[in-house]
Amino acid sequence: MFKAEFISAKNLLEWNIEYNLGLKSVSLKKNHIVLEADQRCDYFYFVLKGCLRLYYLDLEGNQITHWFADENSITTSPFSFFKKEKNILFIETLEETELLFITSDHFKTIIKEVKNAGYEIRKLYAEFAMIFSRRIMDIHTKTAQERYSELLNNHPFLLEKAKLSHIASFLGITQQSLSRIRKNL
Amino acid sequence: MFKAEFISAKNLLEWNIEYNLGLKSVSLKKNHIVLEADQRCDYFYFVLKGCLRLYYLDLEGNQITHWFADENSITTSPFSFFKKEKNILFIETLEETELLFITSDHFKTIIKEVKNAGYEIRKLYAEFAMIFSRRIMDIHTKTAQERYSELLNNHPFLLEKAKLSHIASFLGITQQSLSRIRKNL
DNA sequence: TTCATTATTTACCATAGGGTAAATATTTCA
DNA sequence: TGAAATATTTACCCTATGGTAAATAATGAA
Repeated sequence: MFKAEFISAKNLLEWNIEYNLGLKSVSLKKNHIVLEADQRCDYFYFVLKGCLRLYYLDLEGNQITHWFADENSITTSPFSFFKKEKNILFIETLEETELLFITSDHFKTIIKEVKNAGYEIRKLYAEFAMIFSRRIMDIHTKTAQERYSELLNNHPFLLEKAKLSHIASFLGITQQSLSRIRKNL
Repeated sequence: MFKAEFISAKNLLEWNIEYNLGLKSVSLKKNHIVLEADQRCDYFYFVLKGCLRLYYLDLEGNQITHWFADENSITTSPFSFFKKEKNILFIETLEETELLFITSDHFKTIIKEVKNAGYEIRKLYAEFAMIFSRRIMDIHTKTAQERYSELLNNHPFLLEKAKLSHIASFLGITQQSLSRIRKNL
């Protein structure tokens, strides 16, 4: 669910050398805030190691998890990266995490230099659309309990990294409801 | 909400002539099924006029509206168009509708011939991802009543075209709940 | 126009999940 | 290790929405 198919880390790192992209690999401690709301997001983040959580605040100030990005997946704050819109997403590390910071200039270089990269990147975006699309279908056809079970099956590691409240808000329920659901399983 | 920014119909029609794309414009009656589940979806559909509804069936056989595509918007069944996955989306016209059928070959030609088309198409896909992304946020932070009101504000025409049951399942509630919500407004 | 079909509303009770608050359990760190 | 901070569970009652079924309204075809 969290891994959109894309150019692998291996490829990215090779290209980085071959085309002199200057991609920076950065190591971050657990609970580091990579991006704050209201900052501009100039990067796609490629997770070489570790795990990111993307969240925003609702009107009452509660953190709502929007997305997890685990090893070998790529993510960004689309509203800020693609549009002039104000960024509302926070991005934080859930554990020690190693990231590549990819700018639009990097993308431009990749697209110019690497055969089929344009196609690969289109596929990546289409993949994102499908993942979110599928998630809406799941919300509309499955109970919170089913969604939680599937999440655990597909990402058993997640429980060790994310707090229950992170997962609950990702599923669209309160922490208390998730706790109740867990008791039933 | 339903219109992802893209190459306009005007541009598409010009390119159609200039690059001999052979895009077919087709006129369809109201309630025409453009695509059925289990068929392969080989097209992006560009709506020149009219309105499409995309829906799928849940386990009990209820139709769940996934998307509306109105004038000058473009849509497809992504799971079938991009992936080998079995298509689950039905597409039907909600009124007399005029469509362009765009194949991947058309896209290839457009990308090869038209400067920046690759970029435009990436932007289109990114836009889809953001629209769905935003919809998940709305589901997680707004009541059904708020979502209905906003839908009406942004698409006042929709009530005249779609049945209440279409709109209810799009919002993720039953027709009866929507009826109750309407009484409260 | 009239009848048949389809769409919408209403009513009733059932249930999943929310809100508040307090009780435990777990983690962190001095 | 032990105290403080944080995370999780539990309990209580409440509300939004679901499910079934019936009543009403609107549409469409003969």
